[in-house]
Amino acid sequence: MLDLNFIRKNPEAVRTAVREKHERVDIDQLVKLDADRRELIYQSEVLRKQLNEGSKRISQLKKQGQDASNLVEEMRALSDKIKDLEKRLEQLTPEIDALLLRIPNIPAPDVPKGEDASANVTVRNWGKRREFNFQPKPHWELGTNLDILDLERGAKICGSGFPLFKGVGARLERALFNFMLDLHTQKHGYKEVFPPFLVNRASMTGTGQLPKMEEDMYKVTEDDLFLVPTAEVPVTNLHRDEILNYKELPIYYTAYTACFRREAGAYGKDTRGIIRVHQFDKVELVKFVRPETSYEELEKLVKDAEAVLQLLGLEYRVLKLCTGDMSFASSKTYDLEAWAPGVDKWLEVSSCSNFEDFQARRINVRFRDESASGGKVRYVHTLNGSGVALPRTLIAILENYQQEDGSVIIPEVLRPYMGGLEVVQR
RNA sequence: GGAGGGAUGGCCGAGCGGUUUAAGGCGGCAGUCUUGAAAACUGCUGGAGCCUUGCGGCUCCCGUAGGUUCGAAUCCUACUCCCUCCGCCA
Repeated sequence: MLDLNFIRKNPEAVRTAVREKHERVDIDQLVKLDADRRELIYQSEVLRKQLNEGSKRISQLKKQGQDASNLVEEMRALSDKIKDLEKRLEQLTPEIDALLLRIPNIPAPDVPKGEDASANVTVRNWGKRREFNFQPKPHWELGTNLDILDLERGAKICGSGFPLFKGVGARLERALFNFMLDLHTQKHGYKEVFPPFLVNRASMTGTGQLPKMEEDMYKVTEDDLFLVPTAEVPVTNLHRDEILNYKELPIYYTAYTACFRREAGAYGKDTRGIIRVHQFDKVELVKFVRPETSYEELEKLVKDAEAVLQLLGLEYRVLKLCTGDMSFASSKTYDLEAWAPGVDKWLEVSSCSNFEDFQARRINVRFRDESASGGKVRYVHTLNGSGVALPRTLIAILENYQQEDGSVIIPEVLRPYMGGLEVVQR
């Protein structure tokens, strides 16, 4: 959510951001409603002051044993008038809030302009492309042949897009997120949390998934709860409505959760294998930081995510997303894409964003600044990034480490988590 | 699921119709003292909004939403969450 004061003063910048991010919000209408609202507030405050003064006088008169009935009558009329004004305010405020919640964050100045993914900019590449002296197989073939991935039975149990990992495959999945959590907690200074996998509407709205993306969320209608699409939601909401001490900042959290996405707008896309699924595992990184440091913290966050891919020995590239490809709440985003030779594609395995104070304003997370006497209260900046998303990382491992006979070598860093196993074979 | 208790500022905690302009403590900030720090002492210190060049002024906020009243943290109703006990249960 943007600052209404900022919108009032910079409507053109807001209109630009709305257009660049392919959103549609009537800014003129918002500015008009806001002006109406402030006029109503002013009127009701003037009257309320009179009411307060009148009430005080009644109190004094009664203490002196004098008759106050005329004044009581007068105040009753005034009170009714105020209630009328406030009723109109009550109608106006939700309208303004609804518009505010639909305005996207403004892209940072150095974000490239562009309509879609084709305008993203490659920032750097890492790793060397493996040369195959045979035709590399896609992961679904490798996984099925090794009996570590069973898509048919996953679909039987639940539906397509719900993968079933078996045997070494299940253990590999577990090894991966344990490895990532250990790395981030032990080497990068993150505190591990294990949050609920269901969240309420306020949490979903706080991080910006609602109201825009409701069709993409799995929902438990009876309790108005949602399955988490990412650990970002429960973890960022951890400090909702809190004022943090500046000494606590920056706060780094990492969390494993399963993630659930309906992928409502993506039917027919990436239907084979487990590139795009409805349930997947992910280790997430979340930061609460001082505003001055947030872009520096974003660079560090990206490095922390990259470390995972480097240790796994996976070739990847880092993209800076253009205005049209960024998410609603983000002001700057880097994507990490791992190379998958079997499907012959770059796969997005991480998305790291600085939200500045956009989420902090929605979830009302502030900190007391030490500079001013008594401490001025300011919004924190929030960031998050995948560190990293599993099924696609698993794809990259299977496809990059495959051998001609269909077996797959296990990256060295994972072996301690695999009981020392070096090769997956039939 | 049943019975009871509770929710007040960054935290703890008093207040239960009208000097509440929300006591007091802790924490935070500044200062005195000190080689420095600690301790001690002194002062300042809730949040949101509106008006004002500034000084400052005003309004709202005591879990949430309604209601009663000239006036509500305080009384009434509903809801949410937390705690204790009972039942059920992985």
